[in-house]
Amino acid sequence: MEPLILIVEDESALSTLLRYNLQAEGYRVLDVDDGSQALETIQARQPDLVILDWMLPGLPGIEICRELRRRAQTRDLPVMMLTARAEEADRVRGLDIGADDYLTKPFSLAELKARVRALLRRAQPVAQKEPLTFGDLLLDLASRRVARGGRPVHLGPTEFRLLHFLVQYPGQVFSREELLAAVWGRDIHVEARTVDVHIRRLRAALNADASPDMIRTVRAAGYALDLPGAPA
Amino acid sequence: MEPLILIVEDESALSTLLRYNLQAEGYRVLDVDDGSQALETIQARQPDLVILDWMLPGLPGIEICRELRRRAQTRDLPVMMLTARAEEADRVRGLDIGADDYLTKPFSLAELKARVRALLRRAQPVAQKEPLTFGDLLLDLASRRVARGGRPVHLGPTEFRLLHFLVQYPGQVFSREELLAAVWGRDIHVEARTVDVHIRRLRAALNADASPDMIRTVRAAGYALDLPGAPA
DNA sequence: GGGACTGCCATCAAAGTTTCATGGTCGCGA
DNA sequence: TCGCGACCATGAAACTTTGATGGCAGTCCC
Repeated sequence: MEPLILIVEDESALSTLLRYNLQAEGYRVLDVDDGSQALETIQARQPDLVILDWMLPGLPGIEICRELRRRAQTRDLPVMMLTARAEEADRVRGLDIGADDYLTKPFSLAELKARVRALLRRAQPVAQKEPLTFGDLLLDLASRRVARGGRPVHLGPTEFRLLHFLVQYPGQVFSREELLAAVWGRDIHVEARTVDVHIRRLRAALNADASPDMIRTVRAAGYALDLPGAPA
Repeated sequence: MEPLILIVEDESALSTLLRYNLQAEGYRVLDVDDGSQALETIQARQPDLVILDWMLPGLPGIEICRELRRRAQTRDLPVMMLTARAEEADRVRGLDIGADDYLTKPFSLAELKARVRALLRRAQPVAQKEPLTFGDLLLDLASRRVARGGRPVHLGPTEFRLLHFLVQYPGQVFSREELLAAVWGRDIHVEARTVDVHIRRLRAALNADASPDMIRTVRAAGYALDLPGAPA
């Protein structure tokens, strides 16, 4: 599902321009031109990002932002403020109220789009095209390939998902149950001990060339992926 | 603990200005003036935010940013790019590489500070479970690690739970029965004397490097965890 | 049908836990 | 101040729990 962006802007020319450009980027777009509608719309539609004009009929943008930050459901909703007010004090105020970014009109559309991408990227760590690295480990989601210290490593699908999950939370210990839920799926009936077996296979594959073991067993607790060199 | 900010900037005048201003805001600040040092420093010190100049001797800022995004450990580290290049294409590129914000020189210090606050605010929830500290003791629930004075300490599961419990109520004395109930479980039948043995092992592990004993024996009452240096 | 992969089990080894016997220490009253 | 009893520390031994390993059967797919 493409991210949904809400534009809160009363100048219809600008609103249209934004809508058009953002839709061209593949986003779903909603717009409202009145501050007091904004909060309702946000509650009803739960957008992934809000672009908020400072000056609005109804409720001023800054008040909307403040309100969004007050509500638990929207505390983490990325907000980009848009304004004609170039004064520094306003920008500072906008950012401190809880806006995540602040653009002054006139702005470049390309920059706005890039900033939108940056905000969405941070808000929802989505599919990453770039290969991940962790220590001397390289994990390429796109081609589903893994290498350690330059040498390719062959993993079965389950081991790959297991490693992928662990790489996302370096050093953290997960119980077998947590791993089953995260890697196998929440409602799959698999013996907890089976995790051991896959950990063993993963270890065997990763340490094929006698590299130090990256997987730490924590007795009575679970497993963690560590940087080689970390204390046992 | 105040957030740690790393400044990667080769113009020493600007670097000093930033350092001074950020420290005045209460942040801890590190700086390096060379791109190739930046990655090492980040790995070693794990800052909460990086301010990165685009043009650097050594490695260009944009390459550092790209590298940070590839490593699992720094994927979520907020990055603010700083540059003299006002061209739109550069901003877009910087943001798309993974920078979270982008400021063009000259910029207002107040705005920079506001943007730093905005980035740190958003990154906060990422740092989920803070490790507990008590004196020179460090107890990290997530990675299930314990260290004393920087040296790792190995504990068995029971000692870990015991220490975890004691750390939560510093200085308080608990009877063996209370400890059994809290650490072992309310309906476990274990000799009260067994607590002694675990206390002994915990002491041995914590004082391995001849550190002062943190566990106080209270005759006829039980045990307590004290700050070393507290009166017996 | 062969190869790759998965899940399960039995077994062994290692790590950790509990208990016990013994000796040391402390506080207190004679 | 001495002696006593209560209390705690310690080492070792028996026992339990937990993880690693190798093997194997069932599936899926080419």
